[in-house]
Amino acid sequence: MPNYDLKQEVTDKYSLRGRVFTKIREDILSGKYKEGDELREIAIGEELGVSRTPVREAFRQLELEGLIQIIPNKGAYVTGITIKDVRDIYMIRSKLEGICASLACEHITEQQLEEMEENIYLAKFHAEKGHFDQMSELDSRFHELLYEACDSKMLEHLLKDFHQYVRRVRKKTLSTTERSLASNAEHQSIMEAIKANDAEAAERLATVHINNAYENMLKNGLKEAYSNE
Amino acid sequence: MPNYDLKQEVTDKYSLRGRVFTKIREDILSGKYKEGDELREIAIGEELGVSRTPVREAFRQLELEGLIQIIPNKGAYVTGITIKDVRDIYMIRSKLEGICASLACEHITEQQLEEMEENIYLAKFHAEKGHFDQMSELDSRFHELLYEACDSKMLEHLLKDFHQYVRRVRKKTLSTTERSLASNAEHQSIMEAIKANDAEAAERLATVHINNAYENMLKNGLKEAYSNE
DNA sequence: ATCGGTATAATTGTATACAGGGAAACAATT
DNA sequence: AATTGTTTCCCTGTATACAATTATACCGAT
Repeated sequence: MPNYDLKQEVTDKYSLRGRVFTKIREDILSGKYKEGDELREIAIGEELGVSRTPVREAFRQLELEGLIQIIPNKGAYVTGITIKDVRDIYMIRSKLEGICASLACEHITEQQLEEMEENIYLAKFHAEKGHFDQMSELDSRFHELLYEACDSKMLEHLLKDFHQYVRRVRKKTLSTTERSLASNAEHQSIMEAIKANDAEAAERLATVHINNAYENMLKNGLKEAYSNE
Repeated sequence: MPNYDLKQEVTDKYSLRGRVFTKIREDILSGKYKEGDELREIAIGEELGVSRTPVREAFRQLELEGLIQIIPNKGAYVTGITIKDVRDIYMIRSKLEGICASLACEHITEQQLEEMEENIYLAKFHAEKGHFDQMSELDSRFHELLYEACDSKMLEHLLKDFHQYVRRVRKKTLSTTERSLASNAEHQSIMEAIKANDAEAAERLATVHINNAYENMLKNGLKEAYSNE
């Protein structure tokens, strides 16, 4: 009795295997599968209504991402994202988003800049109203835009992954009006530096933005996001 | 955390799928498969003497690494590492190896430090003798040691991948006695900063080391490594 | 000759079959 | 009772079979 019958949506643009991968990934990142859990190909296949083949292919990818560990002839075990990993990710991100913002000065397109401005304008509205779900969405989109604007396949790929990894804790971070407004103001500074083609400032501001986000997270929600495990 | 690592790495080398993955990866990184090439599952399977299943699993991993692009129902196309990617990688590495060296100050073990010292001592000998193959090996090992010493799964994983990606061009970089000696001297400075637990210096020196390596590469071998494509 | 359409081939996507390894249960020995 | 050896079963690893999709070749109409 599959809980999720993904099979019926197979005609959509995304492949079955892609859905399986995404689903397991989310289940790990959301905490459904916890560190040390053993994932069985057949069990997960049945749960998702597919055979072992797409599950195995998804496992290989998850292994490469470091979210699970596959021991040959034995099984797949969840590694997950620990609190220490979150710290490392933010440390790495603060540097890389700096580079990214710096590169964006040269490579951002008119269209991307416009969407950024719109994003910030809209986010201010939602932040003031306390619409945290929308804020979270807009925040994600702002960073995605930044990653795309740097015009580096490598950086974009890395930063998008990291952004995914910390999704769960990130949402907690933006759950106060105060931090939402501050975060959005920081976005605006970064955007303005990019618009002014000031690479040095953009780098510095983006680095500080990530550090601030992490600081705020420490005060507010990091432990809690992991407490219910 | 259970200590599965060693066992997995060892067995993985001898597992079919692991070998297939490694082989295709090397064939892309070495330039055998060029950008835009289409990879057919059956053809590669026959070449390696295996069926499509392990090939497909390897493809999924290569896709996640960004080395190939899979268009659903159509085919797998080589993306490879371009000269621009090399630039981005060195830019990223310079920051991340800085963080890594900084963290290593706290987390390096006696044993790792000893191996580093031995590595540097031996490298000096081979550099002076112009044994560039051995130099290349020792250089790789030094950086691997550094990555392991930072005690961050995330950083180690990232840096090891990047190191792999630029293997082909890196070898060119060390092909002069002058640069080999300079590089080894930089290694020594980094090691000494770590030994002295001077995180700030370690970070700065490691960053500079990567920047120097890239500068040297620009003068000496980057274009050439790509010219025969 | 060129365009469009249909049939056919080739390739990918998924499911299943089969072989082998490892763990757990049980038996046997001490 | 503890330990070792054996059996059995389950799960993974790989190959193959089948389905779906895309590319190709051929044909007729214009």
